Amino acid sequence: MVKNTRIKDIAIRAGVSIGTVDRVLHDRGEVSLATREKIQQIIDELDYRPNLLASSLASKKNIVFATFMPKAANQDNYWSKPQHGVEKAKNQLREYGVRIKQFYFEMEDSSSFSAEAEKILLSEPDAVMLAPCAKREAIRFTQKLDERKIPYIFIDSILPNTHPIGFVAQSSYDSGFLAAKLIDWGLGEEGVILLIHIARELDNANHLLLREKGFLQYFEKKSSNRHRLLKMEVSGNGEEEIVRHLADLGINPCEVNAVFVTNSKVNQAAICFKNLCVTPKIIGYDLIPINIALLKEGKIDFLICQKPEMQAFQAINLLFDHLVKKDKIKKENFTSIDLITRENINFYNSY
Amino acid sequence: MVKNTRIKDIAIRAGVSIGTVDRVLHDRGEVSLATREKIQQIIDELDYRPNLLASSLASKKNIVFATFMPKAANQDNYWSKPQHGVEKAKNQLREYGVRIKQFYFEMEDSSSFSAEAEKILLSEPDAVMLAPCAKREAIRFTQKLDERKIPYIFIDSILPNTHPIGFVAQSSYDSGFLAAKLIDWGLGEEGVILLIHIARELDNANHLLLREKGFLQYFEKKSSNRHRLLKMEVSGNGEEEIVRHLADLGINPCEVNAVFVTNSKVNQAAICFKNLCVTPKIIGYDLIPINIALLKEGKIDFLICQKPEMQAFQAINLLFDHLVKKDKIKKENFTSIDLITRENINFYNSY
DNA sequence: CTGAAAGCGCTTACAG
DNA sequence: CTGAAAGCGCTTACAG
Repeated sequence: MVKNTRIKDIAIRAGVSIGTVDRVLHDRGEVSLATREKIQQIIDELDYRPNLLASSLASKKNIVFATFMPKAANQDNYWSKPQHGVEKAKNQLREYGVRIKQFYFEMEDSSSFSAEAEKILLSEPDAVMLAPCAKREAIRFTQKLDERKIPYIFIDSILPNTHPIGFVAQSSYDSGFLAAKLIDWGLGEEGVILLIHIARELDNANHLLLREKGFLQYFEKKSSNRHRLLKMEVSGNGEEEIVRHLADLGINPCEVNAVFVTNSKVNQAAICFKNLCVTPKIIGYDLIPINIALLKEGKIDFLICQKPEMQAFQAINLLFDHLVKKDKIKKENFTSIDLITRENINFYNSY
Repeated sequence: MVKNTRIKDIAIRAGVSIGTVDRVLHDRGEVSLATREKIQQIIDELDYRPNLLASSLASKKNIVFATFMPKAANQDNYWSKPQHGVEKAKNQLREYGVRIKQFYFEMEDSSSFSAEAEKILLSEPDAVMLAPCAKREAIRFTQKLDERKIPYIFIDSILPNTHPIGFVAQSSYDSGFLAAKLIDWGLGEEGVILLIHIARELDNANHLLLREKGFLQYFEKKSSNRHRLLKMEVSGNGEEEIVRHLADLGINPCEVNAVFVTNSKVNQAAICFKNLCVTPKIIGYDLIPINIALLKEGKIDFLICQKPEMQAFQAINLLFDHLVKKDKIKKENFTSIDLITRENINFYNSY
């Protein structure tokens, strides 16, 4: 057995009891300056690392995290994925005395955000993990967390002018940029490219705008660009909406060579073109079941993924490292920008 | 505090001491059939899960894993990556009483494989993780492990007719298939495609042949294929070798539209074409520094990656789950087939 | 075949 | 300000 230094070893070297060592270790006062310095020196010298196992075994303390994200209507919904990540972290950190309370808000109803946020504050958690989807409400909530000095971490996306201990999210700009590159690579010299936003409140959904920005900038940066770029916004009520907007643009569907949809609703565009018997190259986001089916069918070419299960799992673990292990954690945790096709989807792992 | 069932709870319910409960828990005999059955029933009923923390804290037992893979000449070498994965697992499992001894063989010299393998057997490890690169020697080694009933797990690739408890590796066939799809998507209607093997002993490197197979079958399955496929094998001594082989095939370098190299030596092909001032689309494998540089420079278009650090890390953890936690582990652990471009490389994580 | 006791490294009152 | 002791859930000899 390779022996690690124990509290006891430090105590012996310092000629004190382990209780005193523990006091300087956890900085809970009641130690004379002289002995404190002496002990600290030995700690540094021996490079002492506490045994986390023994520590959480002995401690009866519980720590409570609250998680906050949109409610997933069913298993097929995107938001059921981060939920799984939370469950996994929950099971794993259970034996370390971590409890997790999950809270949800309705995507469509921002008042439910504020109501649930109030419940979270009442429950007095030690830390919060949240997906700041409703921008305005989320900012108000983080201000209250700041006041109460409750640390929080973001998943999925980021909010400006807030003070989280960190975030786990994908760079929206760069994912859009990559989508553009793929389309450029697949299209050859020239073609008609259609960017579609399928969203209710585009102005309150910052990451979709960033994806668009990255997408457009790719082509702007390209020296010689002979593609024709079109853009449309639809609310997501039926596929004929897309056809109508195309008509407004004076475009026949069969003229479209490539389509980029800025979120997981790419299936609506894919089905639209499928019904029209037109086959542009189509790129969108996220591995929800309907998208997977269309990918395998060849109606979607690429899905850009961001391991939402892992984001939540990692965020919880970062909170744990920060609060329990007292590690200094990395603040910016960018998720990889994964490219999924029908050829590699069967090997894609959530974690 | 949510209370988990403890040995003590079972003991009380059964009206015995915790020592006896421990005996049936670890199946170490010396218990009458009657009490054993009674206790077992209570265990099942309460769905008892041992507290791993307390268990490894109390146990002074050490468990030793041996790892075996090609020696990495330097940090830039592919094999330094799995090595990092091993280090990480080592640090993490240390407090659970796991020790790891690392052994290496020379890629070029198969006799070093056998010599080191002998050392591993002498050290009598509890389990072995190995990269079975030298096919013939590796098979002989696994036979000896089988005889001694030492469990082993593969990383990187798989060997037929062996009995590992599992493997963590990428499907070579499917990665080749995906490479073909990318080239097909990027090339449009027609083009000259060159497949290059850069390897010393191609017949002893099964996975390269599988990558080729997947690549070729993609085009065979395609209904209408107007691409022209060429193939060459070079030993990897200088780039002019590729030019010479092209001449032998009667091809002018500038006629080549796309290149697929079946391993991490893709940088040699990329540099070759760069020097010729020709810019075919190039796809290869693995994020070693020189490949990364060429990718960023635009001289390589895609790198297919397989998280080698993670493979080793995961394999060690599977051994731990199998031997220490006594979990039934998943045997086939296929790594994802990751697509890296200059646009997403900065966000790619090793784990 | 079974139980009682010591100990793993740490935390937590409590006594002085 | 400091120390001694009990306890977290489990393992490991040892006594009977």
